[in-house]
Amino acid sequence: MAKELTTREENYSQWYNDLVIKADLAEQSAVRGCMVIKPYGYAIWEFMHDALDKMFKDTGHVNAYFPLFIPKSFFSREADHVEGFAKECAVVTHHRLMNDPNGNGVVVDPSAKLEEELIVRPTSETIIWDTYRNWIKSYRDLPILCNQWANVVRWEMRTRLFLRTAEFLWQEGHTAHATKEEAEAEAQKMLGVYTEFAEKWLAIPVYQGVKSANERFAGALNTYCIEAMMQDGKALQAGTSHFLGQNFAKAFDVKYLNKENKLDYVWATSWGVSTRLMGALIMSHSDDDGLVLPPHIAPIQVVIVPIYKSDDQRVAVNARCLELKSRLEAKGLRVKYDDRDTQKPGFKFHEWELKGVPVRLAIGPRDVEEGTAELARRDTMTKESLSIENIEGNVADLMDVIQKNLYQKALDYRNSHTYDVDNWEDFKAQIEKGGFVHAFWDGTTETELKIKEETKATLRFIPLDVKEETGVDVYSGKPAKMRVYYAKAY
RNA sequence: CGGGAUGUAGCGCAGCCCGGUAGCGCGCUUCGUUCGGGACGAAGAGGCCGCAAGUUCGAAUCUUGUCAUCCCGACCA
Repeated sequence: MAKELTTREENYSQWYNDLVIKADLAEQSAVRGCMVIKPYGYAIWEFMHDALDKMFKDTGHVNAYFPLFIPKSFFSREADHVEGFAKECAVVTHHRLMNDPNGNGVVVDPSAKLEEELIVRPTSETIIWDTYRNWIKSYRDLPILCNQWANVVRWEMRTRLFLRTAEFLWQEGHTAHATKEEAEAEAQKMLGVYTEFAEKWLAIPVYQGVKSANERFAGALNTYCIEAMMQDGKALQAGTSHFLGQNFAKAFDVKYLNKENKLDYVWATSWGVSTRLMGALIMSHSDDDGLVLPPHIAPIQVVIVPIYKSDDQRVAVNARCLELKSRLEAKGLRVKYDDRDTQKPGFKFHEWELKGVPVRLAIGPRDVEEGTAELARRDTMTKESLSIENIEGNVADLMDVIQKNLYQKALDYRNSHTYDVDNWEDFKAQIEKGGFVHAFWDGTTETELKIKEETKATLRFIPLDVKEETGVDVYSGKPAKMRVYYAKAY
């Protein structure tokens, strides 16, 4: 039988699509630009959700929920914000259908036109700040540290499973603070949370940075980001945290009385990560045999495949498999016992490899006799026979080994695809080959845009811990004070 | 929204140039043999060829329109 996947060399886009669909994570929906997240894919998202939710709560945040529909007028309050989102909004104009008088099915009832159109949220800053106005009167009401788990809609021209769908799932944190310093600290703290999550849970190494003015979130004074490198040499923005200053407080008139009994505008942040992280996860670790999942986030960490010919063998192998399953589960491992009688072992091996299960145990009559099991690692694709004595302890330890190995592999890849470049020729050549290019920037939007125009590369970020250096801009030749990171991006 | 391509069985495709009423591989069903890396044989089920109009005795095939999808741009988490 032919290989399931297109190879990465043939066409990375197609490979990625194949991977998402064949590994049973998601599929294209009948609705333009949307996707159906299938149970296996959703299980991964649930692990992400739960881990992040706990981290948010540990940092003092609470969950709330705000409406899906936002009155159109809310968008005109913050000029930059509407500028940033106007082109990609879904708009509700009517509230009723009727039978077509000409008998052509159902049509929109023209008499049910809304007085004011409703926008399906592309993000919730506006409706949340309209609500916060009523919640905040005094410095005693601050800070407000709310998060929302929700779906949002952005009517993108071109979509791609997980990375850019018309509708996507995310969390958006929206906080309100009495001081600028506190808000700035909050935005940076949440960037730290995202960094830890990406690196510890998803095993994706990320750079922390600040966006240039040009790439900043619509309405923000500062946008912090984490950026990852995919296996095709393109960068992916994996999460953002915005310092919004007093822009939204001013737009929605959110003032509080401070300790000096003076009215002041509230300081704000917002931060979010989305199902795009699924895309990052898939593209960071997977290979031509399919998905590779880090153990911390894998819905199934160990799959047990029984091997037998006769009925006697089946009974004996089954008993051993069930025993191992419960021992592994007692160690807190997520185990799947694939006892389907309808597929052969070889088929199952390939199927679970395609789905990225970190460890497979195969148990046959020989193993039952000798007290062994065949253990196969997804990350290295190696197999070994080992004793079932304390196998649960060994497998549990192996989870950490695999988690670290995947992180290290991704880190090595990222580092070996990050280049210091000092002249324009090298810059162009390197960008063409992919990876991050670390080069001097004169600090102007003009240069940034010219570079984008000529190479398609965008200024991904200014490193959070950027050090002052003296040099000349790689493009303009003007004096520059720091190096920044450029890349082609998703 | 610009440029390119494609819509034929659940999936992947051939057939179209040169019109004659649809085929291959995988998958699916049944039976038998198999089972330590994607099994094999036999017999089956499944499609108004994206949609609409036109040309024709006759259209998957030719013409026009339309819709959808994918890829490359522009836009974006």
